[in-house]
Amino acid sequence: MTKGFDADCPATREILNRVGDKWSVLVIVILADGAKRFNDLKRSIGGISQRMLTLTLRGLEQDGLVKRTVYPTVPPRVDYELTPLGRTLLEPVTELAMWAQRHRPNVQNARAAFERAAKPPVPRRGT
Amino acid sequence: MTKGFDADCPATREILNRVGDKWSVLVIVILADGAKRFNDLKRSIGGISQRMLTLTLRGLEQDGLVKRTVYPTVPPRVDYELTPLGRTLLEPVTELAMWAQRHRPNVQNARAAFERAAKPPVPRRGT
DNA sequence: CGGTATCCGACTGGATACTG
DNA sequence: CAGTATCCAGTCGGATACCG
Repeated sequence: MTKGFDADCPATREILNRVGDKWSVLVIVILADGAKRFNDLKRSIGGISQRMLTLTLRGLEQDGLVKRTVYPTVPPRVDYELTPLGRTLLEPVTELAMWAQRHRPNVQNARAAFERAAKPPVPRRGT
Repeated sequence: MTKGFDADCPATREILNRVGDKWSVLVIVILADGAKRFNDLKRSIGGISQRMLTLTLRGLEQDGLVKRTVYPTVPPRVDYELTPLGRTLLEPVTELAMWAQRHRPNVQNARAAFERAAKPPVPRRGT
C-alpha cells in the first residue's frame, strides 16, 4: 500500500515548502472566492504584515498559482486571483483542512495526554 | 463555493504547522510501510540529523500521529509506528504529494517564466 | 494604493559531543 | 542503540520608514 508515490521526491518537498509556510494556504483559500485587491486581501487575513503578504503573493505568483494584474490607474490598483493551476491546488488543500477539523479533538486529546505523561503524573491527594 | 470550511481556523493552522515542517511528512510516509526503529528511520530518510529526527518524532507522538514503543532490552530498542489517527492523515497528505507530482511541470514552467519576466527580457540580437 | 528597503529578534535546523 | 545537550549559522517574519 501507498506504493506508487514518493513523498520525498523533490516535487513534493517543493510544494510542501510553499504550502507549509505561514500564509500561503490562507491566501489561496481567500482567493478561492474570486479576485481581490492587495489591501482587501490584507484586511481579510488580519494578522499579516504588508511585507509578508507581498512575499507570499510573489511566491504564489512565481509558482503559477496566482495571477497578478496591474491596472495603471491613478491610485494604482492590483488584483490577485487564482490561476486554473491554483484552483486545482485548492482541492488537496481543502482535504487537509477538513482532516484538521475532523480530527482536531483527537490531536488536542493526544497533546493533553502527552503533557500529562511528561510531568510526574499528579501527586495523589496527600503530597 | 468552498464555503463550509475555514482554512484559517486554528485546527488547520495547527496541522499545517506540523505537516509543513521539514521532515514530518517524510517520516509519516516512511512509517506507512510499517513500524521502524530509530536508526532505520534515520537511514531511510538520509539527510536528517539525529536531533531533528528526535524532535520530529516527538512532535508526531505528541499529536497522536505516531506511537513510540520502548523495548527495555540491553541495547535499547525503540519502535515507531503510525497510530490509526496517523494513518488517516496519510490520505490527504498523499493527495497533496500526488498533486505535486502531477503539476510539477507547470510549476517549474511558471518559475522559469517568472524569472524571465524579472530580468530585462533578453536583449534582442544587437545589444 | 501598493508596494520596497532596512533593521532586528525569534525560531529552525545542522554539527558535534556526551550519556544510559 | 537511542537518545540529550550545546552551540551556532541561516532563515523567517514583524515593525517601521520611505517611494511611485
